[in-house]
Formats: sequence, structure tokens, C-alpha cells
Amino acid sequence: MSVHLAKGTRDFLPADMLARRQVVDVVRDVFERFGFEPLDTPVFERIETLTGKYGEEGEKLIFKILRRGKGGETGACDQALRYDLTVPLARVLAMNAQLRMPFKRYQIAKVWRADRPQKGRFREFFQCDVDVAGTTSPLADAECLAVLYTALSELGFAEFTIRLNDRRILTDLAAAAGAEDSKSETSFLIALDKLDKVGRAGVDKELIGRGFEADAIEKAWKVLAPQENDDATLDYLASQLGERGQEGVSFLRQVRDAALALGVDSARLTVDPTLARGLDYYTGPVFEAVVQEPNVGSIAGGGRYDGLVGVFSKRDIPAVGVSLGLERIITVMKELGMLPEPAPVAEALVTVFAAEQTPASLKTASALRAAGVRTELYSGDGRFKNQFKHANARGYRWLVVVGPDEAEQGVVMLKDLASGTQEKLTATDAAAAIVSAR
RNA sequence: GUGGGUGUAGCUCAGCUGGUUAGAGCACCGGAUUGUGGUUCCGGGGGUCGGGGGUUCGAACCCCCUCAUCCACCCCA
Repeated sequence: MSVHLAKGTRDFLPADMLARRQVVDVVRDVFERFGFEPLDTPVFERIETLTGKYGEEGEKLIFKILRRGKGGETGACDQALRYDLTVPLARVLAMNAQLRMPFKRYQIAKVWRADRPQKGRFREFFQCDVDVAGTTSPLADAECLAVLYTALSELGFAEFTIRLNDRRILTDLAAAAGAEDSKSETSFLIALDKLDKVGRAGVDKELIGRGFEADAIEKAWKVLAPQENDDATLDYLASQLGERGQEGVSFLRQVRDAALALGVDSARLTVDPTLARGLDYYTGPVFEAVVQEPNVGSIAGGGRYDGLVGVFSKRDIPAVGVSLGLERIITVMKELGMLPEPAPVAEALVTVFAAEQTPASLKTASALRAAGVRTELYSGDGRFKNQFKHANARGYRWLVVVGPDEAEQGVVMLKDLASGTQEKLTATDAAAAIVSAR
């Protein structure tokens, strides 16, 4: 029988889990240092909670759960796996009016998308989200940039860029190019988003294909004319855009200033009016983090979504957040050799010599554990010699031998596998020796 | 949804223009060392060559179908 994983899913064997946990521990620690509190939500939601939030393309990628009974045959469904962590958060905010604002929460959890897998892309993957809800202050946006910057820095990333733009700038830009409704605006953004890949000529071609006029496209390019630095870019954009765009520019300026004051390295943050993020619900700043090598797309993305909670509730709650893509971060870290060798969970192995000594081995293991030593009791049926191999293969430093002599004398033989030295001690002294050698 | 690449031992791969019993390294098991790992030496187990069909005297190799996987596009973390 041939057995396969479901497409786009993976098992995480202990070696993978230990490495992943190191990464998650860093991220969680940074999140909590910024005052974000944990939240969890169901892995599936009522389908109407999820639909209409992600745009046409995103909608197709929602994993739907078939209804039981009659629905099974008709293909009807009333629930679906969560597509991200932002929409479930909006639902939580709408349902819990007692939450004190601003509400800062983080959530590190699996999400599902019915995408076709490729490098750094899976159907089941982890996102690490932080969001600030209940405030329109640019400080909240700046906090998101700072927490993103800090997390990536502490993970060991040196060469990354956080690109920053504003939905209002994009809207005015699309309008300059002749986009009059949200549909043609989206169409414009999709074409613009390809700038990195296909260049200006490629975008021109695509825009023409999408029905934009050549002279209108020229107007948009004029607005996008590269400037010397971010300040100049913001000044220039303000001079070129309408009222809505100017609002975006001045908000962005406040966000950027605050982020820099919060310690974000200006070399890692860049205002980029060509950054187009397609998610329907963004209303203000949008941003993403990218590394140039290896190419896995963006490793984090986020933005402000002031209208999303209002979709679920009469009470409108503004919010801004960022999502780190754990799989992509790990993919990059693996390729760049940034993941340190994970330490084994246990540090000592207690041997089981023969049936007569087994009770002494069990007592020894128990004593070591009680003293705080992470201990594996050899529970295989391999020969005595293999117990040494086992300890070595697992990467344990300590081997605790309880043979006939030791059992009789009421001691254990503590062997340091790193140095090869060994000595007879009581179980209590052995535990103390292991603890003090850490 | 579209387009390419790749499927040979647990893993990474070799296998010449189709030609005897399909190989290597690592891993695993055993022995040298019947209370001692990691190093060394010797030996061993393990493969429906992804699956099905076809061409041929003969197929891991050629053709068709299928499944899986990777990469690119769309979109995205």
C-alpha cells in the first residue's frame, strides 16, 4: 500500500519540532515584550464569517467543510477552515464588547489555504499574528512595524526590508490611471504588484491588456517617479496626489517617524508606493517584509483594516496588524543556515541491565527526575551495549548505569559521554553532579 | 486553474546508445570488545526501479495513461 500526506501538508518530526519551537519561542517572547496577549480561536468558522473578506482570488482558496447528511451529496457547506487569523479576530472583537481598548493580542496558529504548493507555500501553515484594535492612532501602526522589525532581528535576519505604503495612496494612484471603481482599482493593483518581476514595460503591457489608457498610465508613473529618500518620496507623493492620498501620506509620515523612534533601523524600512497588497479589507497603511535571498515571496505582511470589525457588528472598531509567515521564515533560516542545532529534550539515560536490576533502575530514574534532571529510562529491548549507542545517538551527555555491582552497593555509575569519564555515586549525588555541570 | 522538471534501498543519489543475478555513500543490524558509546576494521539485512498498460527476443531506460512530488505562473505568509 502506498501512503501519502495530503497535498501541501507536512509531518513535523521531533527534530523539526525542536527547531520550530526555537523560532516560535523567539517570536512569542518578542510579542509578549510588546504587551500583546495570547488569543486562540476555533480552527473552523461559520462560512459566512469568512466569505467576502479576501477578494475573488482568496475566496477560491478557502477550504470548505461539507455538511453532514443531505449536504454531503449536494456539496452544501456551512463551515470552513480559517484562511487567516485576522478575520477570526475581527469576529472576536465584534462578539466581545467588554474587551478594553486598545486591545492587543497575538495568535500563533495554523491556517489553511487550498493553494497549489510550491517553495515556501503550503496548504496548512502557521501564521504569527499581532494586532492592535480599537485605535486609529499611528502609534499602533508603528508598534506593528516595531514588533515585526524586532522579531526578525532577534531571529537573526540581517538583510530584510520592510516595505511600507498606504491604501489611500494606492487608491489615488489607481484613480490617476483611470480606475473609477473598486474592481478596476484591484485590477490596477494586481498589475502594479508585478513591477518587481516584469519591470515597468511588463506592467504597462499588462495594464493596457486590462483596458487602461496609455496616457493615464503615464500619469500614474509620474506619481511613482523614484525619489532620493523616503522623506522626498512622501513630499513628492503629497504634491502629486489628491486629498485622500495626501491623508495617506501624512499618516504614513507619522507612522514612519514613530517606528524609527521605536528603534526600527531606517535601513530596513522603506516607503514604497509600488507596494500593492490585494486583500480587500485594508484601508490605511500596508506593509510587508521581504528577503532578497532565497526567493520565497514575502515573509510577513500586514496593514490597517478599519472597516472589518464593522462588517460583523454595529460597533466599528479600527485595527491594524501584522502576520509573520512561520513556514517561510523557517524555509529562509534553513537555507541560510540560521537554525542552530536543536538540543535534545533529555540529558541523561538510565540503563536497564537485567531483570534483577530493573527495580534499581526505575528508582534511579525517578530520583533523577525528582531532582529536575530530564531523564530517559531505557525502555527498549536492545542489548546493554546498544543502550550506550542510544544515549550517544540521542545526543545525551550523561549515561547512568545501574548494573549488578552498583545495585548491590546502592550506587549508580555516572558516565560523562562527552569526556568518557565515569564514577560511582549515589543517585542523589549523580543528579546534583548533572545539574551543577549544566 | 495553467506550464515545466523529477519519481531507483529508510535518506542522498549513480545506473553509458534498452542487454546477465540493479549499485554506492549515509543510516540500520551483527561481530572484533559476553558491563561501555562516539573512532576503526569485518560481515549482514533491506528494492513490486511510484502504479497500470504497450513496444521488444529482452525495459529502471522507449511510448501512452495515472498517481505523487518539486518548481514557475495566478495569488499569497
